[in-house]
Amino acid sequence: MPRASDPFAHDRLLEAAKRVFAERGLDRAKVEDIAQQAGLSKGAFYLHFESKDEAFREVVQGVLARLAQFLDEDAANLRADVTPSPEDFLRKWLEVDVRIFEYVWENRQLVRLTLEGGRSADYQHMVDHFAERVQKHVAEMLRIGIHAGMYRSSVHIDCAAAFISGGYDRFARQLVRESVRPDLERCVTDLQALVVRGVGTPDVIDTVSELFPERAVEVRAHSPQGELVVGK
Amino acid sequence: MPRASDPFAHDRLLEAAKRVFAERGLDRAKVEDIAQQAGLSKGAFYLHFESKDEAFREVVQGVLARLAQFLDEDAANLRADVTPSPEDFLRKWLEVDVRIFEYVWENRQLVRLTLEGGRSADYQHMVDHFAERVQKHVAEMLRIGIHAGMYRSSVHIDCAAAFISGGYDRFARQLVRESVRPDLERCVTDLQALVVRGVGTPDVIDTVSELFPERAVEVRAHSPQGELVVGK
Amino acid sequence: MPRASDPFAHDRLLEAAKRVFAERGLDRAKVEDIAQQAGLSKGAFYLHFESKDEAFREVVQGVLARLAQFLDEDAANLRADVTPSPEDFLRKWLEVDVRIFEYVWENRQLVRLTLEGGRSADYQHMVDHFAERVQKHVAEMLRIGIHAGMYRSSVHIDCAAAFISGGYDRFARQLVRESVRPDLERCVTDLQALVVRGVGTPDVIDTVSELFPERAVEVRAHSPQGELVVGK
Amino acid sequence: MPRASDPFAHDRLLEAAKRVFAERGLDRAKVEDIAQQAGLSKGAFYLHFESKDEAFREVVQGVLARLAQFLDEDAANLRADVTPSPEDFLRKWLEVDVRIFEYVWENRQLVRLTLEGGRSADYQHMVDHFAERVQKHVAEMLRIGIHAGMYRSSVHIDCAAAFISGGYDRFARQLVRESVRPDLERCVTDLQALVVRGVGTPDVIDTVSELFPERAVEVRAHSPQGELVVGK
DNA sequence: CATGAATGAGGGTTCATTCAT
DNA sequence: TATGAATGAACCCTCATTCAT
Repeated sequence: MPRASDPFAHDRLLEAAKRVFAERGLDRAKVEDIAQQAGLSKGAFYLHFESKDEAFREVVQGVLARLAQFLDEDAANLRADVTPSPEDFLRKWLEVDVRIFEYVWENRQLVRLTLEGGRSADYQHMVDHFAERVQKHVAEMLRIGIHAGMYRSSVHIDCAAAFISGGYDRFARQLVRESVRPDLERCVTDLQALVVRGVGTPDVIDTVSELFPERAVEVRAHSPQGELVVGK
Repeated sequence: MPRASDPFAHDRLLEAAKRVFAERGLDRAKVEDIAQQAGLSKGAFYLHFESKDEAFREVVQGVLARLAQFLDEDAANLRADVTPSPEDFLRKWLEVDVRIFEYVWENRQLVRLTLEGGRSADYQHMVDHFAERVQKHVAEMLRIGIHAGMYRSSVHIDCAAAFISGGYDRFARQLVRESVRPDLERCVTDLQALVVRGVGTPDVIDTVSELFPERAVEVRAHSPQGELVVGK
Repeated sequence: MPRASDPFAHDRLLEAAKRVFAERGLDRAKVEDIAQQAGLSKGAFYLHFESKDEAFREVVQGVLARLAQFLDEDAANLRADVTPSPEDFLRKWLEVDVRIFEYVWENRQLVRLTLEGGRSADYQHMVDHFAERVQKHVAEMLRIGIHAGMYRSSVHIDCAAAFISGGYDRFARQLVRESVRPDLERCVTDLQALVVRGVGTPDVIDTVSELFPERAVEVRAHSPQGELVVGK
Repeated sequence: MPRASDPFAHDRLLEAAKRVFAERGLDRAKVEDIAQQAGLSKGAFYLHFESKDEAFREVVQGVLARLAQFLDEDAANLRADVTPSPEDFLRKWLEVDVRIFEYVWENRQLVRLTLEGGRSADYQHMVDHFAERVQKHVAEMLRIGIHAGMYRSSVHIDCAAAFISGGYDRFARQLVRESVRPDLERCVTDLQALVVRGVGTPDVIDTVSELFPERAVEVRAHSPQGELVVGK
């Protein structure tokens, strides 16, 4: 028995797909279950998606696109004010990061699915591709920082970008597995401090150290960890 | 064409299962492939294993059992010498850890499969259960350390155990994804230093600081990372 | 978005159905494609046809009805002039046949579909039924010819009718597969000559042989046949 | 419940596939039905065939391969005796043809399926390919005949080959639709006579005309059957 | 013990048909 | 009338598991 046309069918299917994929992974997710959770029939699923794989891609790419959008906004911010004061620079950066990780936290099931490649064999490349994307963004950010005189010009951009993006990646991977919400602003501030102390000029570090004062001596300490990070 | 009885059939099947599961995850692994890689038939597989799931459990529990065994050996060590000198204590601990992480490195495909729950939906509990096991071990270790006067009695055992076991867990998860072997001894020493400085008495820290001298300033530096760990 | 009522919807759907059925056969034709080619929706299709099968029957029976109509006209012609001169008789016959095979040629995709039973399993009976119809018509024609003294009274009507109708059937089956239009009048004249020589009285054969004189030798020559073959 | 190993399973499946495909065409044939008719399960079908399509190809190519084999034998015959007497030449040819069309008759359901492209859209090319094969064979045969002085050297080989192979094709298409067995030897003799009279030198025609003498008068008599049959 | 053909439940996908709008 | 989203039966194919040999 057919049902009335439903303008939200696609959304409902997508939401159901998110839930089912997040819970069971690509392979164990059944189209039947997705459809049923959306209150529709299996056939209806195929009105809205080419295939189970395509729905999966849509779900995962939705996540990646949202994350990429945050990066774009960040880049736009940086470009809009080419010589920001260090304080402004850090504040904006912090805002973006908090928003990103709030999104990650709110959608942790889905982001976790994404970061784990759908718990299947075929989609790791999506994650890898996004990781590259992040690394390029970080490199760009570093270039801007150097150009603005905030970062040391001796910084090896590619190496530092790998390190920094790897650090954020790992933070995200951990976050999606948490069951209680960490203090994101503080965590992100820590990450930021790490980066700033790692690549900032002494002047800038002096200028901004009050923003994260108790971390003053920590930065260099991290290098042993850092090796592993970079290795990743 | 039956083969001659093969006393190693079980082992060969298990090794093949490890490879296939590690490569494809539980769901995408085919019994056929496992049997073939073992040079046996599907039928033979079922002579040695109840089911694919059971083989998977055996593989994963083999890993977990091996890891647990390291912990048991560690515990036995600690109990054998209830009041070791701090140096001995640290040395033994280091040895155990190096052996553990060497095992993890050597079997990283398999350990990774395990830590990722078989890339399937149904076996996360095994990993969670093992994590509890580790945490209890760490707690026990802390108790011993406090009792021996090496750790501050003000340490909140459960909290610190969560932090420490989480730290090791994360280190392992990262290690299994590396493609070049990190300097395990150094990494483990870092972790140890972190723990000792975190929970040790000032006396002990003074006594042992020469064992990881260049880390002298690092300890506090790690806390930002640490916080995240605890959040886990 | 309903469209304005379309008085030609049925026709458009039928034409689309002809195209789609002719191209893909009954089984592989999709109602969706038919509707789309008609510029209508699937729903509209079901306003005009009970089912896909029914549309198929309508298409095929349209062809068969058209062909039957030719036969009826022929019969009417024959009855209108019960004692025609042999020349008139042959001329009218030829005209009918040319019209028939021109129709067959013009609609060869459709006629081919029909003769091939829709490239499906369930509609051979339609074709068989029509073949019977043709055979009866030929028998009737033979009876008239015999009654008019043009055909030998010794002709075994049923046998000859089977033969003749079979011959035309086969000619049609070949024609619908040609890609260049053969000289239909000539082909049909050949068929006619064949029949006339087969069943005609010596007198009539003498009388009309000038209507297809060159066939006398050509039959053996193979050229008339040849054209069709070569066309293939 | 599994059954005992059956060494004839493949054959039984293939025979069942022949029956089911012949009866219902590729599209309407169900793997389930094939398996059931072979007394096996659906799964067993896939132990022996990649897919339904592949089984269909095997069936059809079996037919085409058998037919091609007849042609090869014929060619071998011709090559073995490069200057046969016309009588021998015709006799051998006749023998081959009779065997071919006996095969066609015995397997008419299957051959019909084949000639009709599986009553599906995708396999016409197989038939077309085989038709080319036949035409080349005929051309080769003509070359030998001309070389042996039996056929007029003015014969346009390609054109005649098209004609002759088309004639045989049409005869086959008709044969597979008959319900009572025609006198194959006679039919084939008719075809042969047609060809010989079409392309033979006057000498040869004189020499061999006694091999099919009664055709001389039959043409006009009831030859219409014959001619059409042959022509087809 | 070992084999591997056989089984059959399971799930992805298609598409004729329905019906609320 | 017209629409097209929705339905659900069908059917292809996979693969874990069984069992006669």
